[in-house]
Amino acid sequence: MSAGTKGVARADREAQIVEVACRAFGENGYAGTSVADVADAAGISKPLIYNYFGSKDGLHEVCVRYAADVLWAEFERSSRTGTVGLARAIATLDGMFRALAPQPWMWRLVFDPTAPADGAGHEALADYEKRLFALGEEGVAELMRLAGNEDPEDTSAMHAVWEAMFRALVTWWLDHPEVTPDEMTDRCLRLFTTVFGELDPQVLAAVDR
Amino acid sequence: MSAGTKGVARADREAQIVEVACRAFGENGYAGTSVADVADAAGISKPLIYNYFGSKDGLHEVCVRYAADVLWAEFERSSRTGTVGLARAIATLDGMFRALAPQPWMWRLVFDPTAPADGAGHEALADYEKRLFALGEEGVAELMRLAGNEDPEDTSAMHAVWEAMFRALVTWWLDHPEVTPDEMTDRCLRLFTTVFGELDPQVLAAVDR
DNA sequence: GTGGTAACTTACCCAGGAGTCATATCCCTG
DNA sequence: CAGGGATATGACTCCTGGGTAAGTTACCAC
Repeated sequence: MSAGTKGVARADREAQIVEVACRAFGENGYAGTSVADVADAAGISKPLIYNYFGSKDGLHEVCVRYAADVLWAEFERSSRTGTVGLARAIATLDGMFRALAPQPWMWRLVFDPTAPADGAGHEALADYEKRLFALGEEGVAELMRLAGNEDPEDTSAMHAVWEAMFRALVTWWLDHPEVTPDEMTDRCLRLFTTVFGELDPQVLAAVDR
Repeated sequence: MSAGTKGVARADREAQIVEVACRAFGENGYAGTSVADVADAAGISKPLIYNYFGSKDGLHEVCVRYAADVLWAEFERSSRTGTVGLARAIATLDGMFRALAPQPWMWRLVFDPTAPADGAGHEALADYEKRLFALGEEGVAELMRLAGNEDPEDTSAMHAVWEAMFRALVTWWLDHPEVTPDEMTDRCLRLFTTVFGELDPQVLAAVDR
C-alpha cells in the first residue's frame, strides 16, 4: 500500500480505530494485543495510530473510557430503579445482559487482568472502578443493615463476594453466546430460587416476570 | 561474582530456585516475572536456571505442580469430610485459609491470569483445573439435586458462581493479611448467616464451632 | 497551477527479555 | 597431583513489540 491520504477524515478514522481496538483489547486483552495487530485489523499502518492516539496506552484509554461509559450508564440506570437486595441484583444483571448483547467484548475490555498498572488507561479504569465500587458497596451495605450486620469489614468482604458473583454470571453468559439475555435472566432467577427458595414477587416484578 | 561451584548440590539448588520462583510468580504473575528476576532473587545467574529447568516454562511447570499439589491436597481432604452444602463450603474455606497461611502466594500462582496458554506449565494447570472442576461440580450438582434443579446448564452456571464466591473470599483474605485463618472463617460464617439466616448446627460443627 | 495542509506509509531505532556458548572454579577420584 | 565431572558465570545472540523520523500522496484554497 502506497503512502498518501485515502480521503478518510480524522474523526472517522479515529472512530474506526477505536471500534477495532475495543474488540481487539476485549478479546485478547491489553497485553495480548499489539499496536500492529490493531493497525492490521483496521487496514491501516501503525504510525497512523501513534499519530492520532500518541501511544498504545492513549488508544487504550479512549477504548476504556468508551466501554466504561457504556457499562456505567447501565449500572447507574438499574441503581435508579429504587429496588433493593435480590430485586436490584436481578435488575442489574438483566440490564447488563441487554447492554452487552450487541458488544460482548466490552466487558472483558473493562475487566482485563492484563491491563497495565499505570498510565492514563489505568487512571480511567481506576476512576471507573471507584465509582462502581461505591455503587456496589452502597447496595451491599443496605442489604447488610437490613440483616443486622453493620461491621464494615464484613460489608467489604460481602461486597467482594457480590461483585465476584455478578462477574461470574456475566462471564458464564459470555462463554455461552447462544443464550439470549432473556434466557439468561430466567436462568439467574432459577439459580436465585435454588439458593434462596421461593422468590418475593417484587423480585420477579423487577424484570417484568 | 566469579564462576565456579559454590558447593551447593543440584537438588538443594533446585529446591531453592523453586521456592524463590513460586514466590515471584505468585506475587508478580508469570508475565510480570523474568528469569533474571528469579536468578537475582535466588542470588545466582540466569544460565543456571536454564541448566536445571530448561526454560522459563519448565521452571513454571515445576512451581505450578508444587502449588497445585498443595491446594489439591487441601481440597480433597475437605471433600472427604462427607459434608454437603454450606457445611462443606465452610470446611473447604477454613482448610484453604489454613493451608495458605504460611505461603499465601501459592494461590495466585495457580490462579494466575497472566500464565501462558500453552506449554508444559499450562498442561499442568489445565490438568489441575480439570480435577478441581470435577470436584466442585460434584458438590454443586448434589446441592442442586437436593433443591430439585437438575438442569445441567443451571448446574454449570451455579458452579461458576460457587467458584467465583470461593475465590473472592480467599482473595479478600489475601488482601487483608492481618486477619488470621480463624478470624476469616468466623467472618465467613457471619456472612453466611447474613445471607441465609440462622445456620444449621451441622455447618458450625464442620469447623468446630 | 501552485503552495499548504491533512492523511498516510516505509523503514527504521531501541529496550527488554528469552535463551545459548564458551569458559572458569571447585572437588573428588585414582 | 592430574584428570574429569558438577557447579557456576559473563557475555553474548535473537526476537518481539513500542515508538519515531522522514518522506509520499491527495485534496483544497487562492
